[in-house]
Amino acid sequence: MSKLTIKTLAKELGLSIATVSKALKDSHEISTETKKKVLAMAEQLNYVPNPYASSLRKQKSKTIAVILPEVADNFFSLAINGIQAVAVQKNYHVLIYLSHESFEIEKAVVNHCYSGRVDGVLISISSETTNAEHIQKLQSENIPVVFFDREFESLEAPKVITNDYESGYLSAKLLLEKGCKHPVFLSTSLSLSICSKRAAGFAAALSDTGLQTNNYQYVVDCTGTQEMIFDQVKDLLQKHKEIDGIVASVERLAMQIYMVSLSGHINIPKDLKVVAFSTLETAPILNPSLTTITQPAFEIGKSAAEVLFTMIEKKKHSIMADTTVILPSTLIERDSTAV
Amino acid sequence: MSKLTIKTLAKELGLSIATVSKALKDSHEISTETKKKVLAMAEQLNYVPNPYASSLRKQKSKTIAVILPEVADNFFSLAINGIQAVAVQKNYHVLIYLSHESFEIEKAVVNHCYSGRVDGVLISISSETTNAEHIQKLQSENIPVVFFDREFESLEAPKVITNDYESGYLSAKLLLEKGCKHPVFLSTSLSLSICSKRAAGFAAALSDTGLQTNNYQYVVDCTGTQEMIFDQVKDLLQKHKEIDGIVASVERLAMQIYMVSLSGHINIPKDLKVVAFSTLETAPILNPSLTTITQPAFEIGKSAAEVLFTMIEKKKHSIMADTTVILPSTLIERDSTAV
DNA sequence: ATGAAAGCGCTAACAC
DNA sequence: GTGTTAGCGCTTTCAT
Repeated sequence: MSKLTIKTLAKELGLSIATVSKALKDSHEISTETKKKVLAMAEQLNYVPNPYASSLRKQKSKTIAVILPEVADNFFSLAINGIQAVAVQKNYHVLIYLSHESFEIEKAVVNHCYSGRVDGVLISISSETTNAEHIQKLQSENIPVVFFDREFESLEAPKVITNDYESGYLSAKLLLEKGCKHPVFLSTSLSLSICSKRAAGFAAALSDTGLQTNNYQYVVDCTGTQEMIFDQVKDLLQKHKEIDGIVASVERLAMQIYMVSLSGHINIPKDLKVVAFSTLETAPILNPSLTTITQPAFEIGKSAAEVLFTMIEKKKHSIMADTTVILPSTLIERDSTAV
Repeated sequence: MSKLTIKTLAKELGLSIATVSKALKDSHEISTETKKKVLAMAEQLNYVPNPYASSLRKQKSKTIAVILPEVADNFFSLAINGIQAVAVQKNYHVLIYLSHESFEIEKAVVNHCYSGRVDGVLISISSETTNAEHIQKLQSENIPVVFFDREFESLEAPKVITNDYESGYLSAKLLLEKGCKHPVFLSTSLSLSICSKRAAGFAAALSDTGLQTNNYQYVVDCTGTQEMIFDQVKDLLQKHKEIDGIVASVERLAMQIYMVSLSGHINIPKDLKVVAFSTLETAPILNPSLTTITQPAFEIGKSAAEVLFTMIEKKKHSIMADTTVILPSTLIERDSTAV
């Protein structure tokens, strides 16, 4: 079966390729009659135009890139869902790239986005990313970039995020209300906007409440593989028996807190109250059910994609640069913070 | 900043575009000296070749498509991880398409894979898919296709799956051993190979054990949104108080069984023992911890991608058609089946 | 209303 | 070892 191009189609129909091309795009300069014939034949032979020939000619790819740290994470997979929903509607294709929290990989991946491979980029930065030159370069090549969730604060670009500071504040407030005397914020990388803002909110609540916070380390960083996180959490809780409340800044950390509690006979919520930033579906059926600050993950993805497409369509990227969409998270109290 | 093509590069270097092109691919017919100069300049200007021009010319896209029902599911996101791992290594790009369990969407998506958009397709079919003409057409256009997890049984194509029948058998066996007198298999769509095979294994275990199975419906189909599944499960358990054990054929179902048990004061494992086909990370910290049959999701994705790439590289698709890789699942006993 | 032809950026024969 | 050129499949001006 020789490949089916517009040329074969044209020959089959006894028309020129130009006419066929125009007919396929429903151009007004083609007679209704001809259009009908062309469409019918295209349908019959299941003609699908070569996307790359078209991309090359039109200098647009009908493709966007989504760069994220990880896909095996509820938040990110829900966000992908939201992104896909709008991409499909816009007739766009979605390339997925994973940075695995590595700055080097992220840079390499961003490099794939040049030269017309994609018309725009959605990115949630890695926890190692502390400068944004690679992303700026993308912008300077006129490739629109939108951050979602994990933004790079000092870079001018549209951002779709959640109310991290307020949520951090709320999480501490809740622990204090429930009687915690020594709550701790478990960060995953303070260079990450989401972590530093959540931590800042957390800190503000402590000081607002007049909690003694000198010589008391209430923000602890925790990174690495699941096993490494487990060890760090275990260590922390063993060395600091005074800790009676903990906020997990990301989902992965919550899991390990529970694992440590299981292994170390630490009772949640009696000995330790737990709040987690998380979109875990299983939060209500955990042992005990987990109090979460749930981000609107699908909506964040969807909204970020929408902003990206308006940039792609308007071709006026600068005009959107100060767009910041904030979609609030929801605190859902469950048993892990019960008194 | 005007766009950077091989032409500009060549002019900048005072060389022909052919020489530059060859130098970039490290062709042996170019002097080391020239190569060095070209590479240096390319590096300096951050030249990235236009992928679509290259694709058009070489008739290969360096891109694969992954078509799956859903991304917000542990199994699939882990599988994507595995796929990505090998794609990156092969310098390939990954397009993700979601069928949302819809046959119509799946067909539409498959249609995007023609005309050179991708060099190969990895697919896990939707629960509605009961014929594979769309996929056969792909094969007849010489686009290699590999199934992972959810295969289409009667289609000749490489498949990477888990030992569904044996696992189904094991799950029933376990429930019976734990004293269940009336275990039930909760399917999500018997047209899905994974469900029908798991159900068949389940049934075989019942009959091997000599359990009375006439006028006893031990396989129940359960589909729709989370809410619909919840209602169906609730209904089932209310109408059939005799059910004392249940196997969830997919992760989504397990969640709802737990939700029903919570809402209806059904005690797991006392009143009802539960086994789930699932890669849920949170299985050990559920209330009660969940006995799972855990599929090697990452490895399935990885292996499927590997098979696909050997097909892409060998260009001998037919030779692989009878490849079936079976990666066994692991039964992990936890409290949801405790006596 | 239809067609001829140029050219998007690249690769690969084929000269030289 | 380097350069010239045709052409991948498509879109789009410009003729007719």
